[in-house]
Amino acid sequence: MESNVHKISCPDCRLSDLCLPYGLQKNEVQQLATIVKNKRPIHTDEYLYLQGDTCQNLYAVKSGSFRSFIADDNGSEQTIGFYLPGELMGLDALQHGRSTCSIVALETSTVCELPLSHLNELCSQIPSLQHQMMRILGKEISSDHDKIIMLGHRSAKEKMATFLLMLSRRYSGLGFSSTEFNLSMRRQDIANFLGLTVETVSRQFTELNKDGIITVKQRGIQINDITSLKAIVKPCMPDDQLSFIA
Amino acid sequence: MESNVHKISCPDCRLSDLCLPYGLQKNEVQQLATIVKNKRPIHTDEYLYLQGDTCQNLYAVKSGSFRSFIADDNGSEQTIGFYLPGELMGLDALQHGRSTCSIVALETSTVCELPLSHLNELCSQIPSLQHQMMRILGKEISSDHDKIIMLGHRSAKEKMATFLLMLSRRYSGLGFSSTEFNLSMRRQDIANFLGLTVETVSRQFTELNKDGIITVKQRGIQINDITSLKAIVKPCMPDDQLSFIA
DNA sequence: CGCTTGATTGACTGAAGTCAAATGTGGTGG
DNA sequence: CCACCACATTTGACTTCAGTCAATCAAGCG
Repeated sequence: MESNVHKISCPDCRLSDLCLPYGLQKNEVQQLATIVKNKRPIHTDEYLYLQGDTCQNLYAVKSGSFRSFIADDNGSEQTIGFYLPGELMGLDALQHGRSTCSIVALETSTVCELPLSHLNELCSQIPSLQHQMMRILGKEISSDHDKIIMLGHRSAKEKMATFLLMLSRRYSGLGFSSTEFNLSMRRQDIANFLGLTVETVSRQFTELNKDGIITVKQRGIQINDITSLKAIVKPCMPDDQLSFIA
Repeated sequence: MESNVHKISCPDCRLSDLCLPYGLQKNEVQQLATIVKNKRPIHTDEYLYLQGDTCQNLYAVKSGSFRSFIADDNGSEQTIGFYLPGELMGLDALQHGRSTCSIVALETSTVCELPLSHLNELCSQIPSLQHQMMRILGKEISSDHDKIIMLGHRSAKEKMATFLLMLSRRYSGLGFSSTEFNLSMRRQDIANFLGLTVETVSRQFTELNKDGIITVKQRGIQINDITSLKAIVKPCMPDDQLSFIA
């Protein structure tokens, strides 16, 4: 069953309410489904696309997770975000049709491919689809703003707490536990994303663990005291701004 | 003449190639112009809109400059970006029709107001306008990514150099000098934007001045050695990624 | 099993933050 | 016109949080 997840089409997809079809009529979803291409699974450390590639598609995460990052001349990277099921990748290429970042699978994952040309046509015909596209783009932008806030003026501890709360919220939105989940990314990825070093991330995990706020076992995270976690962030960020990490 | 800048309509606007009308046919620009409302000038420290306001418009900067920022519970702020003529404000509100940040004028400025409802209609009718909207949204997203990179792993000196090069490039794009310009923002705004303190910004200005790379006189900046400035950034960012600060 | 890669821990360093004071600038009103 | 004030900016002295370097520990895998 799970192994055939990449063959499921929009009208039957359990993610449809989190994804492009949100707010569309049944027949409109079917129209959308006709332009969606299901792709073969992408395995851990495989790339969806590379920085600089021409990219005439959007990709929706169907299962698994991805990391997007931008590399510079020297090969040093900055992780821009993590993508969970239902989220759209490739929005950065809307500007010139060339991707500005690379996207790599953190685990075996599946995606839906949406050719931009067809999608644009369909947007002209279906106002609510155009509306949903705008909503998604607006969400991407405000989620990027939240990342800017996080990177701007936060201590290592605040960044870590924020990061964990984001994941918690997003997993919960997907119907998973908000207090117990497995990280699909390495410590290095978290560090890079938060603008910290691996050592600092590790130390913060250890501290939060010692304080009993979370229990860390490898990639496994259990949040024992979500109130304390929020309190770490609280002084600097209202609850409803914890909506990011895309 | 300059005092009437807010009455000029799209077909006559010298910014049209940097703004929404880019790539449109003459008659299409005229159509666009019919939905644009010219607003009265906005003075220094006046707000265009406040975080949380319902916002059913986009705003294009016609003259002057703006600062956008997000405030949290405690009243502490994070500056998200600066807007110069030709740039679109209000994209963050596309998600829920509510602005996620506040926008304040850094000097006496004028804007064009574009009602989203009319704009969306027009996009359905004019494919190249829809295309241009997507380009602008893609640019906003990749510019936000550049900010994330800047905040993520850069030293104070690198951030300052990056900041100056951005401004230089953007002023140059507007037809102004790329080596001599006046900052419309205070040191505090720069510091907040870069995730630094005022003191650090001031010290960096002093150092760059001592080294002869720039000449600073209050808000007046003169870049004497753009190569050195680029060299400060270079080790971490390719030249073509210096396109941000929106 | 060893090997490789990832994660943790410890000791030390340094860049940027904090606190405090001085200096400069522009605006206001007597 | 000048004295005064509020605010922005600069400068200095000190502190601290996170980075660096290095060693150790743990886990997955052929």
